[in-house]
Order: sequence, then C-alpha cells, then structure tokens
Amino acid sequence: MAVFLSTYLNKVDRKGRVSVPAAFRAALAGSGSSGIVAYRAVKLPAIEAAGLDRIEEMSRRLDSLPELSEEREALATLLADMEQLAFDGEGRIMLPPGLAKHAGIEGDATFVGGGPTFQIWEAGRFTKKRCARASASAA
Amino acid sequence: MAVFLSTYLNKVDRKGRVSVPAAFRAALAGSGSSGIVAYRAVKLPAIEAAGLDRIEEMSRRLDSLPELSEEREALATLLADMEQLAFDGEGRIMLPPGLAKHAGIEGDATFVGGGPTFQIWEAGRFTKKRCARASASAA
DNA sequence: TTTAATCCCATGTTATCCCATATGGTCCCA
DNA sequence: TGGGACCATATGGGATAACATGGGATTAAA
Repeated sequence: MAVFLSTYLNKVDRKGRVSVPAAFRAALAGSGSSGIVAYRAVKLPAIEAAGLDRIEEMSRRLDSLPELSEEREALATLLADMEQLAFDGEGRIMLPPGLAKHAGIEGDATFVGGGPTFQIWEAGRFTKKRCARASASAA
Repeated sequence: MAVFLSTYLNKVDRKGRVSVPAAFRAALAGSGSSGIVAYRAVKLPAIEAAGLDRIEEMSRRLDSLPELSEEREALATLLADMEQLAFDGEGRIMLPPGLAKHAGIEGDATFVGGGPTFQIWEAGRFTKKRCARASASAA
C-alpha cells in the first residue's frame, strides 16, 4: 500500500489542472490505475484522495458489512461522492469544480501527505491550520 | 529493523548534498527503499531520520486509529512534515532547505546513531550538547 | 457550433546521474 | 610482521534528465 509523505505546493492553471507531486505519483505506482480517486474530506474544507487500490479495499469492506447497518450506509455515501481523476501525460489532474469549491481552491493547492491517503488544500487555508496546530502543541 | 550506531562527521557540499555514513546505509539495506525519511526532531534543533519501513509502520498504525481521534491527528501531522530523501549513486542525500534551517546545518553535519533512528546535527551544536551532557554526568 | 477536455510540445528550474579524485583503511603475500 | 596493492568511502563538479508549468492544437461532447 502506498505511503504519502511531506507537503507540496503546486499551482492550478487557468484550465483547472494541477500537477500531482512526483513523489505521490511514484507512491501510486501499482495502485491499479494511472490516476487518483478524490472525495470531500469529512469535517474539513479539503479534498481527500487515494489510489484506486485503497478504494477497492473500501468497496470490499462495504460488501462485508451487514445490509442496513449504519457503517455500510456511511461508506456507500462516501463511495457515491468519489471522483476518479486520471493523469495526463505530464502527471496532472483536473480538479472537478465541486471538489475545488468545497476546498476553496483557486490558484494554489497544497498536497499534504497523510500516510495511506493525502489531502489537497487551498494553500492559504492549510498554512493557517498548520500554524494553529503548531502554536497549540507549543503551548 | 535497522540499528544505527556511532557518530560520523560529514561535509555538506555547495549543492546541499551529504554522504550518509556507509554504516547507516548498510543498516538500511532492506528497508524498502534506497533512501531515508527525515523530519524535524521534536524539541531539538536537529533532523531525525529513519528507514521507510519504520514509516510504513507508522502509516499502518495511523490507518488503524479512529478517524477524528487526537492521536491520529498528531500522527498525520508528523507524516505531513516528513520528507523522503533518496540516495544518489554515491550514497548521498540532499538536505531540504527547511530541514537544514531547522537544524542550523550549513557546512558540517554530524550523524548520530540512536538505535532505530538517527539524528543529523549541525556539527558545532552537537559538540556543545555532547560536552554539556558529559560534564553534567561527571558532576 | 460552441464548449470543454485531452493530447502534444515548449520552457526554466532543479535535481539526478555520471565521472573523477583524494584519502584512509583493508587485505594479501612475501 | 612489514610492505604494497587494492578497494571502499567521502567529496567535488559538469552533463543530463526530470519536474512543474504554460499554451496551442486536436479531439470529443453537448
């Protein structure tokens, strides 16, 4: 399973494209598709993303859950919200308008490694959040 | 799991490269990648580093923690701060500017074995710390 | 036909590869 | 045990390739 580390700041061009950091693309090698799967982060103004292999796992898990269970319902909702984004020849994706709006992304996007998944933040918002966290842990 | 021992003093060249001690590289054999993962040491002006296998372990642990839990947040923040540094053909890494600045490293770097991880210090600073420690235990 | 997405190529910057060298240590053999 | 050949390591620098980014052209969709 892929491991996503570090944070990268990339630009969104006027066509709505962003380069996915090369390190993330490398981590995705063998994920089963040349691209990522993205969805709205729960309780956060950010895009959450992972490789297709991880989503397939979630799908299998859903299948094993009892019908009409709370958790199955939640997982199904999540899967219904996902979008599969393919890389172009240069390793870029197009941010779907709905997701971009949810994260408030326009010009600059910060890719944040989070282990098995990663997030895409509006650059300014992520900076603020990071600072808040840093001062909280220092206190 | 790798074990890092002893301390080594190496030079940082004008391109920002440093040789990782051969003994450390040997210890890293079989860590899953030809390189290391580095991050800011907590509460110390130094770089902390380990093999990728150790980080993958952290990633798995994060994955097993409940979403929105405090500990998961902390782990994710740590992962987001990490940088994967690959060896070049000669066993060197590039010190990312952010990490180098945090440790105050410019010309000389001291590699300090610490068992499962190791640290990279600005040479002068490490000498001072070591002396302080020595005189403290002598007193 | 108009709009939007994909492909393709061009560019500056930065990291990577590759080669060369000094130095110190190790190994081998007499 | 002493000498010498050999090798690995650490280090430096030039050439090369990769990355992020921009824009035009081609293709597909509405």
